[in-house]
Amino acid sequence: MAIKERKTLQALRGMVDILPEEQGYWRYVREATVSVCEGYGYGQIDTPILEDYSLFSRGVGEVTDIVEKEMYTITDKGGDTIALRPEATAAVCRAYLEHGLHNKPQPVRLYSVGMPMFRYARPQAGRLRQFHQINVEAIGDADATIDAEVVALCWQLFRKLGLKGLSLQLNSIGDPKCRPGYVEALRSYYSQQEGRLCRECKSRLERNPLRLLDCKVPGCQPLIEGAPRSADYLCEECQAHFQALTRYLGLMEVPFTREHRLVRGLDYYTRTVFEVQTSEEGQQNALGGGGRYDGLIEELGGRPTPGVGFAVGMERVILNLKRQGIEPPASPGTRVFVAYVGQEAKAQAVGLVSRLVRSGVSAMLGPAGKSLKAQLRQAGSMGVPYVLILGDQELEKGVVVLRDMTRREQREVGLEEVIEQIR
RNA sequence: GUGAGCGUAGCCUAGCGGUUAAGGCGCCAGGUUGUGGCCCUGGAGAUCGAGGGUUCGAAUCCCUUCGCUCACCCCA
Repeated sequence: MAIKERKTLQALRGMVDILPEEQGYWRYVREATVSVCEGYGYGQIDTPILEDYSLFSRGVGEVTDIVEKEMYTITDKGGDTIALRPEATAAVCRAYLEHGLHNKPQPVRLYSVGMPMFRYARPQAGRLRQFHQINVEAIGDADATIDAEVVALCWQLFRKLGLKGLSLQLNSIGDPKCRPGYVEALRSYYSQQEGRLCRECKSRLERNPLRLLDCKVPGCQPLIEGAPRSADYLCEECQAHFQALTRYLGLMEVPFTREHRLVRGLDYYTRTVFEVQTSEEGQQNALGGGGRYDGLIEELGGRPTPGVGFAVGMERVILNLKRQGIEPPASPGTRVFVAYVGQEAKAQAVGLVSRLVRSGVSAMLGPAGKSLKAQLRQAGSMGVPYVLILGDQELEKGVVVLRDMTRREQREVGLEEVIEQIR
């Protein structure tokens, strides 16, 4: 296998650098997440980027697009098939099992922020091959109060971030007892209309009838309108669970709309599914989504254990923060720029910068071989508020010039007391 | 995987068959001897994504290829 030669090296398709100017948004989102999640009593977890391939094929579902065509799989040097994680839930459940977290008080509330995920798909607005998620999971409690808590937490996160114009869609897709009946109803309904289906829908009818409901082709919309609704096929337990959930959400003042067409792409969902969407143009309007996954832990080899959770796409959140003109708080920046003229001054400046930084004053050294003018120009363009100037004259007197860049004033300060003066 | 649009210096853009590819931002250096933001002057930086073809002549036309973007699929 020949290694492809590139004249200009660049990041892989769908993978981007996050430069310093962008980091404010990331920090803002991370801090909001930590604050909301910790506020709800969730503990942070990080899991490895690589996992055994079978964790995802078993957890996410063998026939999902994610596993079938979007996973980055690798054979390592020992011959094992491993994969870059395409999502977090399966990995968090693996950690729950591996560390015996069922011995802790249930449910175990976990969250993660900024874990990179990988999916091999064509990039577009709001979709990358390496992207980052916020992930929240509550494992070990089947009660609808936990569904409500997780949904409310998710909604609160978006409120905290300051995003407007979002909607919360909610639905129940039943459990292993009642869903087969519903899927069968859908299938027979659509089979009768087969001539009118778009090409995609024809294959969905074979592969995953639930997905028929979120086809975007205009011609298919009337069919969706008339399709059987999951609500009418839920068993008593699922019905009761959903009703309890909606009641709790009402009491928590979380505004949601029941969306009968909402299904989710991953196989492990049971009962509750939800999604937070923007009204913005563009098809990538889901900022986050999740639901209940009562069969997942058992699928991964554990005892039957219920769970609920959701994921939020950080890139999509930041995209919308920008669209809505929400700016993260500015970072303080460097406080002192140390300019110097001459060889001995250079040496002294090196020591001075080090002392400043060690005593908690952020500082940077001027560039070597530049005129004082150039150094000041640089300090000015970088917005550094104070410049210390060190040259032969100052060295002789044992002082340093402290220049206030905003006031355009300067004075001499003894070398020993600079740090105190500038703090 | 499918479809569409686009590829000119670090960034934005002009040029759309004819001599040394133009401008703005940014960067660098000067406007006297150690002092910034405005202004003025100068400079560096582009094999016009790459390869092939048409032509006396191509950044400008054609083909191929790579890359980017957007959309579909799917999803965060």
